[in-house]
Amino acid sequence: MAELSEATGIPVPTIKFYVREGLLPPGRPVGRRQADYDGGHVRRLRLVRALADYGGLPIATIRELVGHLDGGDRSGYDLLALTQMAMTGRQEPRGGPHLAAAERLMGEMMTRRGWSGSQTAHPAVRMAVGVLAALGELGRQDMIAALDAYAAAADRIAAVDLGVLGPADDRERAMELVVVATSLGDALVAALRRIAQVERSQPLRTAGPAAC
Amino acid sequence: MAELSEATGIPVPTIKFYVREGLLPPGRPVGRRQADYDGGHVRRLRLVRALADYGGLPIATIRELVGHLDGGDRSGYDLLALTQMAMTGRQEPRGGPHLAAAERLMGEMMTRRGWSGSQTAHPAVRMAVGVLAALGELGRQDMIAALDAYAAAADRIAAVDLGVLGPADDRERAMELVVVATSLGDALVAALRRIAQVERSQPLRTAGPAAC
DNA sequence: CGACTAAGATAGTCCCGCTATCCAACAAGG
DNA sequence: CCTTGTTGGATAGCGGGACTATCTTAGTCG
Repeated sequence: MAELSEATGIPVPTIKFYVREGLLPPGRPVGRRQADYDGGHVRRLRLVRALADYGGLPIATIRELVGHLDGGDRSGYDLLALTQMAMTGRQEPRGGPHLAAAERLMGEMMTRRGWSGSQTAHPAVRMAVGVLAALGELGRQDMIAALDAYAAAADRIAAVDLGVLGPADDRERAMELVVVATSLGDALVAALRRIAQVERSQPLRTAGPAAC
Repeated sequence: MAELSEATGIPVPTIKFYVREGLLPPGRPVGRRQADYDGGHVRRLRLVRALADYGGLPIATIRELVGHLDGGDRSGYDLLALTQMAMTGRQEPRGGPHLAAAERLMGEMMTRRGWSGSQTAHPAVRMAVGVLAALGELGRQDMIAALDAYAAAADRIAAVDLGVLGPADDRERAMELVVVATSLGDALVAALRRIAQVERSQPLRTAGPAAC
């Protein structure tokens, strides 16, 4: 375990904690005072840290995700949907007049894009509706009006995602890829978006040096 | 304050807490046992909740953001940069061989896109580099290879953002718009991305009903 | 005049993500 | 053989974040 700690830079007590929490399988016990950890453990540990640090996921969610990695349950199941279910925060929007309007706008947009509104109960749809409702409450019609443009851009990202996900190898790797792509992808897209915003707004401004 | 609570659906103790934390200015005291809250307070409260619920921002960050809203400091300053500085989590990537490679990849991509690499210390750049380094550690070359495609998609989103941000009215509204667009925009884009992923992967799969 | 409520301040609660302490089992050195 | 040290496992504690409950004081209204 000391080697594992050194290889990943994660303190031993934290590794113990992760094992307790089911994020990391225990090593094969060799004798009774030593256990054996292999490259898989190193890899898993890095995955957990990446999801925690850059995906910002809570321990419980990571446990659920890696649980799908370990347990070969539902082998033929839709990996993507499973991952999304675990990852998308359940933020039930509070009711109100804006909620109904948001539902309608969302439905119309999906129809326009030819998206099957079949899964209106999908957490991601609920999340989008919640954001739209919040925007409505804040009186930001300008942003709501850009919904279709955002959807088009999101579709473009999804195209890239699917390109990466396309050649799926074995189950464990495929599952991991989906998890990584979804979680770190969010962080990456958000970061790139910020950079692009700055670049695009550069000519419009006085280009004063941004003091951090 | 009871009215304020009823109008927003937020319990009175929580409103008191927000006032203490500086997220909400206190009402103008009328006499000594009553204070007066106006539409601005309702609006601010909704903004705070939206940032907390959908932006997932911690109280401290929200305080900083609304502090920029209230205080008319640095009026001519770059609102966007200020908001980004507050919002982008400082996740300093740990060193290693992959970090150097990530820095290089990021720099090359920015050059290819014609992005001024001038602000390599920008938190968003640091974040992107960190994600790339983590991907490298995980051996996900496939995702790293898609960096340019992701950057192109992010640029598209930024184009939409700037379109929304374009006609900036008064300072308070403009600042609020930037905050809302950045924070809720992340959530909206992430949600739409998930939906688009499902739609795009639909033909490739058995279309089994996704049980939540 | 007295019951009631509002605002402010203080302290407590709950959860999450670690971190520190303790313990028994060995293994190596003297 | 006995000591010393290290390892893995278990239990308990800590610090921060976001609320929440209680207490105090000061009015208002019937």
